Amino acid sequence: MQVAQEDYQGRLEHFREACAREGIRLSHQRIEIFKEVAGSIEHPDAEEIYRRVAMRIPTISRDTVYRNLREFERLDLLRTCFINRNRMRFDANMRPHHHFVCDRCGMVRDFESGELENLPVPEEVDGIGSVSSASVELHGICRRCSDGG
Amino acid sequence: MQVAQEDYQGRLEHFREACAREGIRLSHQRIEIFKEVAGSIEHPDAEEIYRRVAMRIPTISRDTVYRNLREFERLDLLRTCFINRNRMRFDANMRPHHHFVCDRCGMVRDFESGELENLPVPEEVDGIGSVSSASVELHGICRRCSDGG
DNA sequence: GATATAAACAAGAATCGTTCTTATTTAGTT
DNA sequence: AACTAAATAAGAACGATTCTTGTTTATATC
Repeated sequence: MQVAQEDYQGRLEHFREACAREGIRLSHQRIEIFKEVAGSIEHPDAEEIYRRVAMRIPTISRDTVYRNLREFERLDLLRTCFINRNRMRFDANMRPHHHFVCDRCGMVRDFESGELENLPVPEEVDGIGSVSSASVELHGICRRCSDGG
Repeated sequence: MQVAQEDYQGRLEHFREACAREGIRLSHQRIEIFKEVAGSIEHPDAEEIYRRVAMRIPTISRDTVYRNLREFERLDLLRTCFINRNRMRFDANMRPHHHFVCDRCGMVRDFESGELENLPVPEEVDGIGSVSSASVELHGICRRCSDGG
């Protein structure tokens, strides 16, 4: 657990509220899974969460972990990163560029921007590592989706 | 094919140079696969590339498509987008933030930045769609990896 | 142009992350 | 304490990707 205590407590409280509001039961498994994500700054994957929870609940199944993580995302209690739209995509545009991703249909488009070329990297990042490249990912709804309904 | 003719031709030339330099054979399949990626602005996935190439080479196998796409990436002829580190990752930090990704060990860290809060979105993007959120992904080498060797 | 051979290929099996199915257990209510 | 819909465990199923095997082919050499 490396998340600041106050943030961690806030997340747990938020979690309990959301479950109460939606009539979702506070099962032992569900609580432990949420605590594991809420207490980590490491963006763990499902397998890692499974392993950590299994130390406390040895009979837990992977499906329970996956099912709850999906549910937490639906409740806006966490986000999945790296829009793992489960398929790799390929781009032969090797000029520096950024991406627009349509949240409805998954369409991706490149765009270039001089202004976004040299992003101001905060000092905080120096403590994390040395940066070699930066890219911006815009999310929204593409023309076709918003026109078509 | 929606890529500007000059870009397309440049990519093909670059491809031939790279293959010659590395002693990689110009098989019919390899050429058609590269043309398919080089001519598209749609960041197609492997299945889409497979389907399009199969219209011209009906006996082509998926493996050939995957193998060549990997090879093209190694040769810096294309990039795979969405760092599909093949596992989903979860993050309970719901405040607006950005990500640092270590290219060596895959570590991910959040960081916040007032300066990056309102990124200047180029007008060009208006033609693509309406933006609802923006995030920055920094790539580099994390402290631990650069310290440890 | 024919021959040799390492590279590339097709086909399908294997793998791995994730989701689904089914029978069992349990949280929260009565 | 009993009830019931929700949640679970176990493992089968699925889908994207990679690996294995035996066959074909691009290129070098004659």
